[in-house]
Amino acid sequence: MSSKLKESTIASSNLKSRSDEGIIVERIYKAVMEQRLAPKTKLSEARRCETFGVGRMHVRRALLLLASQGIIELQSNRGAYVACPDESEANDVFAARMLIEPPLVRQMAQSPDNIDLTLLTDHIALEDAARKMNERTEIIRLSGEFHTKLAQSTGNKFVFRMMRELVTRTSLIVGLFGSSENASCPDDEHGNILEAIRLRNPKLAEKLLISHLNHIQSGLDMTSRQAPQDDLAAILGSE
Amino acid sequence: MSSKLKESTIASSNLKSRSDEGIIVERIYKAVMEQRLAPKTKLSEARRCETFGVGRMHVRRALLLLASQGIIELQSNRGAYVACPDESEANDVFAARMLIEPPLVRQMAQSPDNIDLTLLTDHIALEDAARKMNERTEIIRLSGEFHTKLAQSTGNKFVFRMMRELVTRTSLIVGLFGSSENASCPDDEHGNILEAIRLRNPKLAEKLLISHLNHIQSGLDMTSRQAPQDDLAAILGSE
DNA sequence: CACTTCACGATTGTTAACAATCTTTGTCAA
DNA sequence: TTGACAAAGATTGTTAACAATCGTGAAGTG
Repeated sequence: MSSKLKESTIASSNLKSRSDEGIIVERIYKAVMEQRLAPKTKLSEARRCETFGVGRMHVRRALLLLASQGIIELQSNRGAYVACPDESEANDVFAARMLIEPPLVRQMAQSPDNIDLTLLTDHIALEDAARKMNERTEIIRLSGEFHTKLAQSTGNKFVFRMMRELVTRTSLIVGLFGSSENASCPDDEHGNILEAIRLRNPKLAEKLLISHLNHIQSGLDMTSRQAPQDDLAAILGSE
Repeated sequence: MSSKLKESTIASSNLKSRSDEGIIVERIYKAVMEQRLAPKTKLSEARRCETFGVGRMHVRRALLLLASQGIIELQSNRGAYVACPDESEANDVFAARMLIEPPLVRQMAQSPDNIDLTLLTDHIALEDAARKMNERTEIIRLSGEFHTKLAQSTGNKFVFRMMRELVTRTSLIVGLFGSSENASCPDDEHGNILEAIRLRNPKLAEKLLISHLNHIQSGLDMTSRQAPQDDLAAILGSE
């Protein structure tokens, strides 16, 4: 199998691929993934029109799409705010991931020939590089993206989409409840999981992944949540 | 646990609950679930404005939401069409369901106290009633909804949403490739699965569900696809 | 008769002005 | 000083007119 799923923007999955709103969605999505946009941050329409240089209609449609993905929340007559998961939602996210990811990697390890191992190998390389260069936002984003790419490498569009929503939500949660520099997945756990898959060891792959998820979750402190941040247009400017 | 997730429209998950577009999305979604709207059917904007008595803006936003859920497909400058999964997509859908549902019911059977068994019991009753009355569309919709409610009964919003997307897609697929009156899940397999959960028998529940999914999939004929149907506004009128 | 071209009608995409709502600020009185 | 109230400003929601694109069918040519 090992299909591609290359152009994997949230919007493009089913829409005309490079529409204006697609670009906006992608940029905001990325900003959330890199934790440059904190939960509760307000995203005003006018500001986005300037930032992206498009009409208000495109901005509104993009915000609607982001809301349907649970990345932002639309409050009637009050505007759009970056989603702010609570403890209960955090538990649900991890429960859902515990449900899906272990069977996923187990299955992957059973027949690694059907999956795109190159995609994962390359990704690990990127992660290592980012860690060496100490690029915080890159590390954070790539760290989440590994799990997304696990799903992507199977070539199954639906598994990919489910995984992506969960990982995005996880990123918000880690940003909210993470104890400062626990933000990224630790060290080379990703590499070990990939290795277990490559070695066709389903039990090991599953076990490594479960403890990896537990590791992330146990690094959260549900009591202390960060303060919401101001609406800086500059945040969305970079790249 | 056993939380509610009562208002579970596609749109309301994250949006103001009863907006105009929410109603439109819900109606079209339901029509697709009941296989009253065949794949490739065109959904013109003007027609929907009449049918639902709302402005074009609401219709367009609703169509965008439906497209983001993969229920319809937006073609640039050409309009919106009910999604038409191909064989490859059908395989992916069933693969995804095989990944998620078995662990789900296994887990449910391990701790049935945490799930809303009433929801499922009531649903089985509805299915039986619809079968007795021989109400085709009801049977079709309820038949799919059982699986959605399996997820819903866990109270996990994310599992619920994933499941719903997969079930909706399955409904389209069965409509396309189903051999006429195979459309509904057979007889009382649903009841048996629920019973296995109630009896705290994870292995049995999982086995029943797997064979149930296989049963559905094997009833498909990938060669013969139905012809697309005309755009009848009346279809969306009822309820 | 088959094929191309062109113009018309129909449908979708976009914009800008208007309406409704919320937020802020300033004023006044207790 | 604090609180309530009101008006102004800012932001979002809605509508309708306009622009762009596509599909269709008639006319014309080989």
